Amino acid sequence: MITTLRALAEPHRFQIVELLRDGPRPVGDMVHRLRLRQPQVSKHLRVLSDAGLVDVRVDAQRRIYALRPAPFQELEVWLERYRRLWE
Amino acid sequence: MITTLRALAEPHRFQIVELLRDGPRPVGDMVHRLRLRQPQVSKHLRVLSDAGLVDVRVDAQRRIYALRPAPFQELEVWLERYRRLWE
DNA sequence: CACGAATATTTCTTGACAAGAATAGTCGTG
DNA sequence: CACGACTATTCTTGTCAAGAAATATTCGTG
Repeated sequence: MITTLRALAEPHRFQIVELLRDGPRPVGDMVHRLRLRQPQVSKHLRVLSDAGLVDVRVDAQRRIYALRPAPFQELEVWLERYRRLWE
Repeated sequence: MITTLRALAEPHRFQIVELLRDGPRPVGDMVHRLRLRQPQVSKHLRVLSDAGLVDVRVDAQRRIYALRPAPFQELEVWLERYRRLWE
């Protein structure tokens, strides 16, 4: 849980995750959409990958990144216990 | 959203939030439950307060902290957009 | 009104981490 | 098989945040 939160708490990584919500994307696509430099995007993707938030699929020279559902499900399960705060 | 995530991503603060899920508590209670030093707990509570995650109620020399529902609701709204990942 | 309990704030040090720049690895194509 | 496109890694540097220790603040009570 902490791992997931830490990974999401960085603004650029958050943006990457938001992008990937619309479907898998290659690195270069995110680079020019987010106007970041390629190495930073790769590094952030590494963090996201280590945290289990994304998966990679190799397609020739390109790497296609995609969100993994599991951590988001876990987040939701965790959040459910806080529902009683407003219900 | 980032503010909320950043606040939650620190392990001790996460523990504090988990404690407060069961209801409001004074600082001293958390200090000895979490086996932390009082100043750190106060500082973490400050961060949580600045992030809008908790509210304080003054009771004589004691300060009673409680979770605010809003940020958790926002988290849930945000998370809902990711449901399609596994449905 | 001095004292003690409860909590907050300040200062300092240290470690983690993100950005930048340079470089290295990988793969398809001519 | 050399080249270019695409991506990853390394190294360095600056910044920020967490912990420790000391101190300040607030409030009820004798």
